[in-house]
Amino acid sequence: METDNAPEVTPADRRRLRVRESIISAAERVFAREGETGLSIRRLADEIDYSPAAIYKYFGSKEELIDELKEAFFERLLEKVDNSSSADRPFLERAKACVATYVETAVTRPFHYAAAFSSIQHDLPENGAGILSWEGFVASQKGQAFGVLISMVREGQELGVFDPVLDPVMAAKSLWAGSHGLAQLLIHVPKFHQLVPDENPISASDFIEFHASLQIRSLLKPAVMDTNGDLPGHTS
Amino acid sequence: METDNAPEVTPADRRRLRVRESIISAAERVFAREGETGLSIRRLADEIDYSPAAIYKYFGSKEELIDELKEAFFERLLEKVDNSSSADRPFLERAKACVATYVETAVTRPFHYAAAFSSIQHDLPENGAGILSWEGFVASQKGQAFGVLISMVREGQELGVFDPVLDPVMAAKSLWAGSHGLAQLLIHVPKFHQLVPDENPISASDFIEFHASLQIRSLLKPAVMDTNGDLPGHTS
DNA sequence: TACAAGAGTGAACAGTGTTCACTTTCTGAA
DNA sequence: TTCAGAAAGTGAACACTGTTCACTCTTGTA
Repeated sequence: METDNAPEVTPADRRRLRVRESIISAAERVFAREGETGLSIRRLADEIDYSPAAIYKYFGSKEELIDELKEAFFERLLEKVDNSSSADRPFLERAKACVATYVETAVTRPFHYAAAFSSIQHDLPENGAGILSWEGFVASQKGQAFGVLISMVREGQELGVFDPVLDPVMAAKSLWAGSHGLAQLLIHVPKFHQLVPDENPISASDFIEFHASLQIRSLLKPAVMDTNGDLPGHTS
Repeated sequence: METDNAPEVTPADRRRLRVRESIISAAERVFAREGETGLSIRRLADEIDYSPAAIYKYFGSKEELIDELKEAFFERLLEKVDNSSSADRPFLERAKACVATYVETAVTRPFHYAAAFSSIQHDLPENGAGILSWEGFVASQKGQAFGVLISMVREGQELGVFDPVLDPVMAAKSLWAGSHGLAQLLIHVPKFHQLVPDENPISASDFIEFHASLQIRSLLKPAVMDTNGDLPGHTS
């Protein structure tokens, strides 16, 4: 190891990166269509004409590989939400778009989104080393997306549109829960958005809009409430 | 097979039922603590001193077994939600309790609740045989719990408390999404309820209360809004 | 050219859910 | 009471899974 500090990229590096890329792109293709169960190391190895063991020279484990897919997805999710929240439109529209975009993007890649919330670890005794610190959380993609929500709530309060009594962080968590829940149900309950006896069917995005409206509505300052009576979803 | 129509329970039946019960109770014990990954047929067989193959004389597959655990859990969930919604209290309190109870019960058995929403089946081409019919859904436990929500919304509208413009089914779905989302986040994101930089920590049930309040608030008739300004979660 | 680092491999290990031919046990009728 | 047949239970195997490891082969460098 020479003291050459310049991070020069050798051909070997390029080759390695290319193989690595081919692995995650094959993984992405399979995972997006069939999820974690459909993605086996051996199958992946077949698709890229390597031996199963080779993959372990690039990724420490299957989970590590999938984590990379999830991270890439959440990066896009964050980006989309961020964009929709900073567009040049009236505040309430932006706010609605913010949660609607979250849900719509999540539903785009059901396996990615579902997998990101599929592990359960009960918090260890006495919080130990603190599995998830606030600092670590806000730095993560999930955390950043959450941060967007918080500032949105704050902005609404400053504009006098949202109820100033509400704690912004708690309100944002509530919004997140609502959006997450809708995304999950759309993903896991077949035909959730048109789960209704006879009535005329409703498209997924229509329902997402409706839900987003209700969520924003829950934060409105009592006085402004009637300002925004333009909710979809009428009785009969 | 004699034409004896009385469904008499032979000792053999009792014995079979006893073994069956011992299987699901062992399964419940393991599953509640370690979830699907911790529950292997061989381990289960060990615990009840049978061979792995024996279990297949009682359950067609591991999935079938787990389905039974989930169903039992959702039965309890439905029961609790139903009770909380029919208590003798002011409507808004009952409504809040209804969604709060849902979340609290869900969090009680994280693995059961999570597993119930863990499978993804994209709706097959041309809706085929209709994976999930409305009739089938309302008959299920999930469906019944959902039914409770719908009638709650209807009642609120009849009482003139909830916005009559809202479609009850859609509003109920929105409530469900919100509750489901919070349950999922509490389950999957460690310390979600106290995910906040420095402030004084908040208990899970406090946050559930807060979220429930917001959800109900989103359905209120504009005019009644200020009636219910008693939300927890104050700014600083 | 020699040598070491890295890429790639086949075989194996320890698991998994599930099946199947097989033995044992039990039960209901002759 | 005997005896056929059904049910209960089993051990071994199959086809998978993620992962490891000793090994070969290629590659870049001194």
